[in-house]
Amino acid sequence: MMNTQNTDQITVFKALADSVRLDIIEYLKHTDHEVSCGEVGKALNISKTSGSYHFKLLQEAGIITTRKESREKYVSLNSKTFDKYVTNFYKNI
Amino acid sequence: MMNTQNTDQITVFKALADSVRLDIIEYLKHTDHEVSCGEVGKALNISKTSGSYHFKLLQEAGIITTRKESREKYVSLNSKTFDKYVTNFYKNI
DNA sequence: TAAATAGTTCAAAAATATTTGAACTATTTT
DNA sequence: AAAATAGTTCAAATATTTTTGAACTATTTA
Repeated sequence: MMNTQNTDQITVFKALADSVRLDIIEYLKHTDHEVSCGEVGKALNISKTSGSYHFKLLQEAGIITTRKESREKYVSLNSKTFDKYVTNFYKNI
Repeated sequence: MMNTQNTDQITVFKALADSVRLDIIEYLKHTDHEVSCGEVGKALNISKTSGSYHFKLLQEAGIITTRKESREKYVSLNSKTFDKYVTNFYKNI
């Protein structure tokens, strides 16, 4: 019932077609430690609610993977989806 | 002044994030002959005006290349942009 | 146990994207 | 030369996406 990794093409492209989400992806790409939604939101100046919305879309597209630990939700990029849909991920994005 | 091939990442992803445009791309991919805007529009049941709008976005994203011959505008996929941004084009799209 | 923190959900508001129809240009056909 | 065809442009209407704030759950800290 849970759709952790929807890799439907249009869902992926829609998820990539927004500057806030590309910023989030960029942030996740350039970080070395495990990152929470809150950290990203603060760093990029995105409100909690808006962040929640964007992380949800990214997750539904299979672009990020999430892990809930107590209060916090940790997010990381799902390279599988990039490998499947996006060329030169580490070069372009 | 004319920007025939804008290959800006978000422009490309936005252009790919619409089902009408993905249908157009699909149509162009599966065709062997040179194709006009009108042919695509008729085949996919897109109005002239709407087609004009979508072809423009695809062109601005560098996804298609166009050639005007007398009354008609011929369009074809620009594989360079796919090579640069999209993985497994001929597999996924 | 109260207050603070992290995140979600909902509905309304705001912003963006798409479709429509009418009017237009340019070319070709009759 | 008139009518038909291919496509564009514009502004208005419609649809979709994103943002906002308030209320909420769950967990942790004081």
